[in-house]
Amino acid sequence: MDSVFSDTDTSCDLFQHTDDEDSRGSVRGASPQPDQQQLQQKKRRRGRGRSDSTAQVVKKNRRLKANDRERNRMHNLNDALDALRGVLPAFPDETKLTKIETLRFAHNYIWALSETIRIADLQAGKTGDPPLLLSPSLLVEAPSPGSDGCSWSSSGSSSSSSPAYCASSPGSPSAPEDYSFLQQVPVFGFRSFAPGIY
DNA sequence: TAGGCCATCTGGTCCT
DNA sequence: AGGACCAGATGGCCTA
Repeated sequence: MDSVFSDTDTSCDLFQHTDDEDSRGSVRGASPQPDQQQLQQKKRRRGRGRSDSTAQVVKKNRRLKANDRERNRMHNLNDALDALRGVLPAFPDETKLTKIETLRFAHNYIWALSETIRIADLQAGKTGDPPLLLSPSLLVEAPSPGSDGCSWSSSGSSSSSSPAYCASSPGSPSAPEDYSFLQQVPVFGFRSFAPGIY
């Protein structure tokens, strides 16, 4: 479960990439780099005899290696972002969340889950039931705050600074059909409330 | 066409 | 010394 994010540390093996990463990096067109490199190499070869000193070659090789590492690092970051998108509620008709939207929506979503637990905690305290503890397992066990699955907002809450939107009874993030409540929010569309938290 | 998003390159800085 | 991380720059693609 949480292993999705526990392994997203830098240089982890979970999202290891091979050296032929370039073929994948140019999803959006991009990457005129190989051609430029070839042109530069041609220029150097054509230029006066031994223009490249050994130090320059070493320096260039270091740069190329650093570029490769940086590329892989960013790919790892994007993979982690994709993993995050994977556990967030998604709807078929929605286009892929941008990076910033993903982060902001995740922030909101975590906040919403926390609120759900907190409210469930309060209700349990009123009824005399044993209080629920804030633990990851409760994300599965937390009862729906309302019968419609969308009965709360942050307006009545105390210290919350996040916007009022609904995200109750999350269940397992791996079941997108459980997130229909997000579509029931009248004002905030699924995508519209993701960027606007700051 | 402007603006948003993205991938990549690059040089600097910090850490091991 | 080499790798990781970061931020700025650049250029391509897409959409309103």
